[in-house]
Amino acid sequence: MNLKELARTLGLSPTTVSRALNGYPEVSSRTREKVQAAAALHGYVPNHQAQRLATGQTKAIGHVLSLAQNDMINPIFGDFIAGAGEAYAELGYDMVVSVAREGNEEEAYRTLVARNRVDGVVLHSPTATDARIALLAELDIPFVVHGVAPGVSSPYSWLDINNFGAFERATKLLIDLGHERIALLNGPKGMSFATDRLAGFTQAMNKAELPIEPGHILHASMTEPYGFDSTTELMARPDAPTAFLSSSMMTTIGVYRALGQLGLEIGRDVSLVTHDDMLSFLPNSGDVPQFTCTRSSVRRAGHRVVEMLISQITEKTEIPMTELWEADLVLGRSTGPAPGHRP
Amino acid sequence: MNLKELARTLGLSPTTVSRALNGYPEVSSRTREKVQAAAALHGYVPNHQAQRLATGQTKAIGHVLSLAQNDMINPIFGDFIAGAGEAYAELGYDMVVSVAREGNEEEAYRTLVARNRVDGVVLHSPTATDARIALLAELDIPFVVHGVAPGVSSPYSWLDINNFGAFERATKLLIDLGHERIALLNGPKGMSFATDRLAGFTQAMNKAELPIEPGHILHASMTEPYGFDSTTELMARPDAPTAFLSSSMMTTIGVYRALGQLGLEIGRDVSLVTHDDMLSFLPNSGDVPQFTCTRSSVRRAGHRVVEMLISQITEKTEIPMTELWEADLVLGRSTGPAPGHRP
DNA sequence: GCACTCTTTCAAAGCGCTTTAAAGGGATAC
DNA sequence: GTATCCCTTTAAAGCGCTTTGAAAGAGTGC
Repeated sequence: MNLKELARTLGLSPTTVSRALNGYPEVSSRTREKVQAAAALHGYVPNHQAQRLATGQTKAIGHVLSLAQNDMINPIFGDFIAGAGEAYAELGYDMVVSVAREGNEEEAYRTLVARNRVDGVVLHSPTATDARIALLAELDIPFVVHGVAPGVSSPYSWLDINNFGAFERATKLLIDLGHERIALLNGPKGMSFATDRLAGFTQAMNKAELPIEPGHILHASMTEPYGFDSTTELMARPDAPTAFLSSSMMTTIGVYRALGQLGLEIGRDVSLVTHDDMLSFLPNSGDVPQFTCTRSSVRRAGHRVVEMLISQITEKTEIPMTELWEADLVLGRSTGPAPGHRP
Repeated sequence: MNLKELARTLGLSPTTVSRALNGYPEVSSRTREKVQAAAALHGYVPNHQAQRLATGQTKAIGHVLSLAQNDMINPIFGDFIAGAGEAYAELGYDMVVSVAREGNEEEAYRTLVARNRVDGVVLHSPTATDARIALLAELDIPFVVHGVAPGVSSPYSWLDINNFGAFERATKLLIDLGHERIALLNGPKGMSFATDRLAGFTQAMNKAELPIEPGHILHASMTEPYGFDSTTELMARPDAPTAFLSSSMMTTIGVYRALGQLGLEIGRDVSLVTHDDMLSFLPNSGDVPQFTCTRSSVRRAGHRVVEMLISQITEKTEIPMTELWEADLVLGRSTGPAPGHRP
């Protein structure tokens, strides 16, 4: 059943039927009701392609999942997408996901835009000077970045958590507990969130006039073995840290595993603060969570990023929107006074 | 630049230009080359919507990500999508992802199909008698299921790993090592993979004439705390198991954590075999992996499922395709003879 | 009853492409 | 020179919807 047939059935013109269904005002409410009833009765659903061609809007948003860093797929992707998907469902948009190999990303964005497949784009995991931002600006397509790229001077829309503040506070918490040798298991070098976290950490250490041991600062993709291996290694050093800051729950589990293997009790022998993206398959909840953490829901972020992007598209505003979310600092069972420290 | 303009520029008709670009034979090679050169020069890219409307094909495949089981997002989603995305990129298709809340799934599929949004659908995580299979058959749209639904009698296309065989072999391995009390930390009840794994486990136990302790068989979403909590609980029982079978790396990490906390050495005091989907952020690799496992790449599965689906669409074949992959059984460092057992 | 305004409906054009049916143009054969 | 055939190109009709501009109908005031 298409529009023409439905119109004929009703003895109306396609124009009127189209308007009735799309909520245009220049149609009487009696007619509108009749049309809606008939559409429901015959199970009429407008053809998506035709609508898109006629309106010139795709009602779709693109996400490019890039397999850049050694083929690792970011585990937050699933939860981010879930949040985004909810927003899409609410707002009547489609989500088009493409996968690009490293180096192919520009190509992926270009064709997405040139072929008119999407009305906007969500950008993930920016680096400090991410070239994709300039590209999207040049392509003149609305986009929102999940994360901020401090090295990009032109304005653009983004949503991020306050990585600097979160890690500064987390570090300060550990310092207040008497820890002086703190290891930072950071995300991959270049990622702007990792840069910010390191800066927050550094600031807190500097303020407390504590030296930073370069060997205590590591960068890598946030896998479980990364946490395990680097903890094992760090704890074998003569200047082993008494506390750890971990950039993700995934890595944290590895830290936990390593400390367990070494027979160390977490929260007593060694303290640990992790960032918790609230991934559904890695819960760290309860009144007193297992791990003390800086916490922010990546799923909520996905939802919000999409809302921002779509409001930009529908309102055709050129003014960039930015949101900086504070992460909660939640005390769990993985932090305690430094060994030998008298509070 | 659109087709008409390009045609005018070249002094040709839109028909010829269209044919030249789409590789139709009834165009001279001289003309074709000229057209291709001009298209490249002017950066002409056909409008996606128009192409789709004219051909009636969407060149898009739908994935419905369902948030059914207590809002948990399956961590394999990211890797599956990555594999699928590679195939889409190779074959020139788009991937449309929609998120459906529990109960809304039927609706999600119906509109996806009715609006002519996609040419086919990939179905994830079927239950034994999954109703979505009948729905998609009724909607008469090509689909491939990732996983098999043993309770559905009508034929359909699927790709699955041999969950039964994998867990039978894994159980047998443990039995051969002298283990008699084996716990199975299975996936959620109802999921067909979980049913198959239980059946494989049961068969191996029965063949060895070993009793199955009902309390040793657990079902839940495969989170890390699930592994941790159930292991802690099981190990406190008087009939504590000497070996564990775990359905996912995520849960396995929790088991590992619990055993570490109890001061038990894995591979000596307690053995553990896990299923390993080869998720990129949960590697279990190396010559001798950390964990003995049944292994199959979910990413490769994603790639293959898409190939199957698209070949079905393009070849218009009604004959269902099915593939049952054997999982590798890889010996790692988490298995050893049962305590007190003399081989 | 007429002129005028509003409201409601419609015919037709257009979105940018594909594809069918037909025409044009050489080349070959007689 | 004309007829025949094949190769190449084209005009025009869709695909199913939206939207513009115009017409028809329904009220109002005089």
